[in-house]
Order: sequence, then C-alpha cells, then structure tokens
Amino acid sequence: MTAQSWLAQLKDHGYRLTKARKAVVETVASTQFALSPLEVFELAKSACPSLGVVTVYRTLEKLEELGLIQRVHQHDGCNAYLPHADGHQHLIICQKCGKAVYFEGDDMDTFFNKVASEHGYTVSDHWLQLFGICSKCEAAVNR
Amino acid sequence: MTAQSWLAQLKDHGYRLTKARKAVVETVASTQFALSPLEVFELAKSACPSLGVVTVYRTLEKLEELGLIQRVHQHDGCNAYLPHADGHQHLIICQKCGKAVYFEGDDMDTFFNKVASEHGYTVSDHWLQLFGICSKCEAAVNR
DNA sequence: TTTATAATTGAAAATGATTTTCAATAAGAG
DNA sequence: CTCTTATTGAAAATCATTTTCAATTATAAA
Repeated sequence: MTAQSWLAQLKDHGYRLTKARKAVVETVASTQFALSPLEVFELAKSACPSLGVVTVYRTLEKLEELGLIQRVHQHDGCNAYLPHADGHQHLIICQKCGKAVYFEGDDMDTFFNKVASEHGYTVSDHWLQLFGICSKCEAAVNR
Repeated sequence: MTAQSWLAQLKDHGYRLTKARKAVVETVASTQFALSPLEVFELAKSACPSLGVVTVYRTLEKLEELGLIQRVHQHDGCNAYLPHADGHQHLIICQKCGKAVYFEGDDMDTFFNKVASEHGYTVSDHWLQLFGICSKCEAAVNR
C-alpha cells in the first residue's frame, strides 16, 4: 500500500517506474528499521538481482526530495533512512538494531520558541530523538 | 582558562603538550561556533603554521574521547564540533553561521522514559536540538 | 644540562562512502 | 511497434577521513 502510493508519487513527478526503483521503494516503504544505502541494496537485490548500488543512492535521493523518507542521525553514523513521519513527530531508535518508532510530542513548541527567543534565535525546526534498546534486543542480550 | 584546563587534562592522560595540540585546543576550547575539522585547521594555523590537517583530526578525536568536545549534527552535515555542554543540556544552533547556545531542559526525562517504555524501549540517551537563525544573521539578511 | 626513548608530527598513500561519467538499455508516449 | 529520452550499472572520479612511515620533538631519567 505505502509502496504503491510512493510509486504513484514518483510517477506524478515525471519519474519512470522501473524494476530497480520498485525494488528500492518496496524495501524502504515498509521498513521499521533505519537502513543504510548498502543495507537497502542488499535487501532490494532479491527483487531486482541486476540492481546496482548507484541506483539505490539515486532513488533514495528522490524519495528524500519528495519527503517520503528522512535521514536518521545516530551516534555511530548519519547514513540511514526511515519512512518519513506523518506530520511532525519525534523518534525513538534502538541502538542495536535500528528499530524506530515515532511518537507525538505534546506541544513543546511554545517552550522551544520561548527558550530560543531568550537567546535571540528564531527557531525554524527541531530534532528530538531518544536512543535506547528495544525489547527484542534487550531480551537477546540476556540470553 | 578553559584551554589551560583542557591541556592539563590531556597531560593527565599521558598525552604530550605540543605546539600543534595547543593551537587546536586554543581554537576549539573558546569557540561559540560549531567548527568542522577544516575550519579548525584554518583557524589554528595562525598559532602553528606548520600544522597539518591530520593532527587536527587526531587531536579532535582525543578531545572527544575526554568528553571535552562533542560532535554536532546538522541538516547539512555531521562533521562539526563544539565544546561539550556542562551536565546534560540541549542545543540551539544557527543554520547560517553555526553559532550555538546550550539551554537547560526542565526535566523532560520523566516524559521521555514514559513514552519509551510504552513502546518497549529502555532509553539511555537523547538529543534535543533547535535549529534557527541567530540575531546577527537575521540582521545581516535584512540589510 | 644532556641523553635516550617513545610519542607525535606532517606528507603521501590508502581507504570508504558517495557522486559523476558514459555507453547501453528500457519505459512509456504516440 | 517505434521513437525519444530517462534510467541503468560499471568504472572512474571525488571527497572526507584514516593509515603508514620516516623524521622530529617532548619529556623522563641520567
């Protein structure tokens, strides 16, 4: 479903629907995990064996332009992607496996704007991310 | 003052105090701006003309290990550094010039832990960053 | 102060991720 | 089905960062 609507959006913007793009979109649209270009490449190859890494990079770039995915910044690197949040949400991410969940932040915006203006800044955007371990990884460690 | 104490900490950890290191430390310890390794290199060269970029990278690495600086993640890249916050604080950063200010977040931790546990995560850390334009850059645009 | 030793240096080479180039291929409008 | 043009993957190029290495230098010991 999501993959379908993403492909439709690509088409609407004049991009052609190729086997390679479909494979990348299907991989990324449904994932719960922050995936690096190389991880996308490995996963998408099963649907399109001729796929090249270059195409993965190019497709991710387009999906980011269309606001369908977003780059995730972590302590150990900033080259992973997730489907974009609906509206403005915040992120919890597992530092072991990259599993991510969005959550609503009760309007912190008023607080942010107040703090910022006290320091002479006009805020245009913010990031709030929680880092931790998901239940699955927690369980795995204890075995 | 800060530069002095940073140098003392380097010494305490068995590192030698060289001209190159002093130049890097003096550049980074007092800055209000998020600086990339290359920016540090350019600035520190005046105090140590023989300085090489490699030494900048190596010194930044040590300062990060000692918790004296921290990497700053921005929309346009993740290779800038700032003096580390005292205790746990949050960041407002100017997207034009990189000028940064830390602020105290009234204990949001309880909220964060609640949200995380609802999703089965154990939170170990968080990032909160506000992006905006500082008053100086704002003024510059309007000229 | 001098000496000896081991850490540190900067230049150049190596790496790794990402981007560009380019000729061959394939989507999709007509 | 045909034609045009976007898209492809491989190889080369690029960019930031890291490693290698011989020369240098900080500092502990004599």
